[in-house]
Amino acid sequence: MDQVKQFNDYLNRKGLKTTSQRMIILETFLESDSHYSTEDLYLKLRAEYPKIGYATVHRTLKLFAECGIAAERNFGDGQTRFEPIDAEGHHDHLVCTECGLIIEFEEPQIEELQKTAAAAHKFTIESHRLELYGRCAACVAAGD
Amino acid sequence: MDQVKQFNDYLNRKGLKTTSQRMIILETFLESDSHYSTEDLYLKLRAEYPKIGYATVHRTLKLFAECGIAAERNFGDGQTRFEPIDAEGHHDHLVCTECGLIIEFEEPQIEELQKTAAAAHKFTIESHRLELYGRCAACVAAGD
DNA sequence: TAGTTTATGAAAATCGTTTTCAATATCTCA
DNA sequence: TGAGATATTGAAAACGATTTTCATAAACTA
Ligand SMILES: [Mn+2]
Ligand SMILES: [Mn+2]
Ligand SMILES: [Zn+2]
Ligand SMILES: [Zn+2]
Repeated sequence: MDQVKQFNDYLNRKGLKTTSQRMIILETFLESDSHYSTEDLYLKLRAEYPKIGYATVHRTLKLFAECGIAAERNFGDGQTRFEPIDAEGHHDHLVCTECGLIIEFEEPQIEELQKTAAAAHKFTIESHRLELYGRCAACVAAGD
Repeated sequence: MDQVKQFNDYLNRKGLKTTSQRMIILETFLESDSHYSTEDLYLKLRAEYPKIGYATVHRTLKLFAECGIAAERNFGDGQTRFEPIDAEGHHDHLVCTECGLIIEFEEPQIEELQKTAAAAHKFTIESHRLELYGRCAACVAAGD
């Protein structure tokens, strides 16, 4: 489903209101494919819309996550990041600890084995996180 | 290697000192197998050693992680947790989002596939985290 | 042991995040 | 439409986990 529609449906369902700030934040969020912290997106927005406050950006990102159009990520640097969830579906991450580069990957076999492992403990999976930390090719090539 | 020895070696190597607090904290940390936050361990220690300060507990847990006898974990509840690294080697976690139960598991096939995925992106893995979130058997049985 | 260095504990500072609150915008329906 | 009801906003304050500061205490060195 269209992400804008999904967000608006959610607002209606919850009795929340459509505001210009929410629409601007949504548009800016969707038109990029990076992993934004609240701070990141706030700074990007501020250039064009200096009136939008930090708290509004943060609250809106949480709304995106609640309604399922954004995924909340945490790569261990103490900042929560958000990324749009698109039609391409689930992916996991390679995180370069040197330059911060984030590479996305999919590995269906790992997903299957996770189900097996959970089943062995009679555990019902709702979500998972898998991140591989290390050094990207560029950082390795650049030496120590 | 013995964990106490490993810690003492680290202290020596770095020119740090062996203190009674460090030894008490180490002993208490090792004799349990749970996933401690600083707060958890501080409270447990306080019962027997009320003079030990929170900051010392926290600094000491960081030292354990630095010297390789503890692993730092984060299960998404905003608290960093520490667990002893024992001879049994690496494991990942199932985390019950309802009761907080943590189940440990090992899945060598997943570890292998991680290497494959990283190699496909010429990425050098240094560490990884894999957590499966959901509901444990007891919580599922207890119903919604 | 005296001298040097590091550790400690309490309190303050930090940092990302969340909440508060008075002012403003949106929505409802007469 | 437009008044009243309800939700939202932005700035600032509060929050909570973690980290730092600093004066005193302890450990190590020679
Ligand atoms: Mn991603
Ligand atoms: Mn564990
Ligand atoms: Zn890199
Ligand atoms: Zn449970």
